[in-house]
Amino acid sequence: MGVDVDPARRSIGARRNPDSADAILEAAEAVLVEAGYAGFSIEAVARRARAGKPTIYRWWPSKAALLLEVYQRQKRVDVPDTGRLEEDLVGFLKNLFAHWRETSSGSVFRSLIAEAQSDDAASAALAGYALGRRSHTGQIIERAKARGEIGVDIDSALVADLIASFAWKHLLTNQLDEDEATIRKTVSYVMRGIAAPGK
Amino acid sequence: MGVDVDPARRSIGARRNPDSADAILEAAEAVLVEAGYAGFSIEAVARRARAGKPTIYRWWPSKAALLLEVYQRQKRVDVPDTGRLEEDLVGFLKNLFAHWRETSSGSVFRSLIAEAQSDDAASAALAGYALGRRSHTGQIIERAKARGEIGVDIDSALVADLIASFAWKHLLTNQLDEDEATIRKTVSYVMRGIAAPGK
DNA sequence: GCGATTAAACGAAACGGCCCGTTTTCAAGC
DNA sequence: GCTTGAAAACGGGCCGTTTCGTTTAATCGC
Repeated sequence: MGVDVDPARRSIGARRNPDSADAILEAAEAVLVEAGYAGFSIEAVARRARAGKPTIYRWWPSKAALLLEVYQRQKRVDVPDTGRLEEDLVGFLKNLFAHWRETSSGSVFRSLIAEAQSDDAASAALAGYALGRRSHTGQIIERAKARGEIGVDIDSALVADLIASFAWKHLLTNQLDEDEATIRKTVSYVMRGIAAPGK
Repeated sequence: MGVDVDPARRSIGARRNPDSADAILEAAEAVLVEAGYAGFSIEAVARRARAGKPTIYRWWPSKAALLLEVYQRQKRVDVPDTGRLEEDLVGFLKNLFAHWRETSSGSVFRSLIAEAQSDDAASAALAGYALGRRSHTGQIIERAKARGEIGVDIDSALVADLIASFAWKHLLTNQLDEDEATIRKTVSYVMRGIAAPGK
């Protein structure tokens, strides 16, 4: 008569069926792409995964938790390493926009931002990923520092935040089809801020 | 005994009761602030406004339409005009963050961004408001051009887009409490891109 | 002018439907 | 036998719509 997992064991001895979990996560991703965040319901995911709702609720306590795990499964975008900061940044943004456009990552990330507006867990996760040197852009800038291309006094977090902001806004306003020239000009502006002597 | 409006005449002879419309718009704003976008339902707005749902549906065909009108009723943020570009930009961002923090505008704008992810009308509106010289930041930059502070070849739209992106991301990640130093440093970076000679 | 007429918007209530999150039941497998 | 999970049913909320009387306010005849 096993109905539910003992809540106390949920995080200890319980292990979920990998096949089933995979099917659910894949279904969640598919629903997100096809119906968008507005159509992302546990019911829809369960239907698509041919799973029962209790199965989903057993392993993911909230919509945000499921969304977060879908996000973490996403393939990462390629981070170029050309040896030149500007090329790395332009290349990264090009890759990122293409990645968001051509895979499900764009839908997933947009939904995560949306969910973060009302769910604390998603909000915290989003804040964590955006933190300075842990971000892809932050790493690119740190590398440039390491090889002496820019001064070590540059505030990587600030520059990374600016570039991430640019990417976010273009994702949220459906402007991922920016041509390379726009990306390049934008990066160039930010770069000049790095290269120019402080006022 | 007239019962309802003929749809064909809806846009001709129809008039809506200003008092009722006001009450609905105010209720919508209040619901948005108190329950957030997730709790923003037509039903909740009607309850709060002591209005019938049909009344709302009669005048606003969608949630997005209602949200847009609430947004348009918002007080505008003060745009400083000190005669110095950098001061204007820093002052504007400070005002904007405070405005978003301390009034309902932050909630309203966040909801508008969220709605734009699934509604074309909201999306188009958002894209329209963000367009270069029509934006507040665009105006500040154009003024600086007009008084010769910066070159006329500066791409106002690009710089305005960067600054708007920064503001958006900080709104969406609940980072509106940035101290003035962070804002000033960010503006300073962008400003250097303007002041420095092109590569 | 002014009261009667009539059109229109109004609040309230109820509808069928969908999805929520939860609980119960029951079949299958390690 | 014990765990797992699929299926079904639950109470509840909101959806968008329709149908009621009722109230407000322009229009028109006198």
